[in-house]
Amino acid sequence: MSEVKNLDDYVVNEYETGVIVKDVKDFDPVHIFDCGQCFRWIGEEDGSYTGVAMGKVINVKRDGKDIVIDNTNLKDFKNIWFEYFDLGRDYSLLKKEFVKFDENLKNAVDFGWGIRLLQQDGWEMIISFIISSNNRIPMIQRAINNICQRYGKCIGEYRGKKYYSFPDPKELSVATVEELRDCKTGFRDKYIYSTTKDIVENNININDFLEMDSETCHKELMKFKGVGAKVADCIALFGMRKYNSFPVDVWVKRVMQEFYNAKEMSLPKMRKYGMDLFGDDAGFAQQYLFYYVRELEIGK
DNA sequence: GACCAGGACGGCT
DNA sequence: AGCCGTCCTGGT
Repeated sequence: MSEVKNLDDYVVNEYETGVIVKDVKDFDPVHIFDCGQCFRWIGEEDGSYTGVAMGKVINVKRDGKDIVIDNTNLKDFKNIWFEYFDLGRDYSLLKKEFVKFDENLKNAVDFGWGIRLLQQDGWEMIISFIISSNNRIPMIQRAINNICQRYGKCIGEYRGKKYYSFPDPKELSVATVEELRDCKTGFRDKYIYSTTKDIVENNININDFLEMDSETCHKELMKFKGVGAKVADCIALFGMRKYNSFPVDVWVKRVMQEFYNAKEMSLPKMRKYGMDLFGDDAGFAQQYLFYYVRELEIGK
């Protein structure tokens, strides 16, 4: 069994409006879209999820062992969605290691067995996670929606609803602080304004962050207004492929206190402790643990 | 109306 | 370097 999966390892059948990917392991839309890594995926009545990513609107559901992606085609699956859904990674192997690691991680993996880390757009993660600071998920989703409707492009209709792309830095740079406040971003309005301006005026290339090592990336991200240690870790993990990142939010703090003997530890120490404990795969461990304790409200 | 949830910042030591 | 008051919004 190989460690990395290739495009040809999957059987993909195209139908009129989408594709069916046969026999996909370790993939559950509920776990993926509800584990805190993304904000633009909405659950539909039929249990499927519709969302906007990479400037396209698609609908995703699990049908037994298969994954059905609607409103797309084989070409986009190969060029975009294979990577976006991290289908090149063997999560079974990863999970096997975690199950052996300890009882906590085993329970977390058993619970969130279908989690995958989406390979999302770095710029979108920067703005999204600035908005996430000291904020709750429904509010974050609403603010991002407002921003997309006002500054993004209409990319079409799906099931009778219009969808908008996430604005690029240039598109968002026309927004004033007051307009951003109107989008319900709260006190983060000035951070979004400043960071967008910073990126546009200094010609910062977001792709450069992908090339950096993890520590440099984290340090550079923290130079943006509104980006502290936790937000930088989320951007690095979800948007910059820095898989040893260990974002410590209130829930992860509770896990570390409850399960990992870190009762009196400060947040910076906890971050380093998590990275040392879980090593190169700290980001994956963080996701399983986060989803597990948040859903079960452990340590609250 | 008081209180709570949720991180970054800036001023203080 | 570390601690703490403040920031906005919506829900209880």
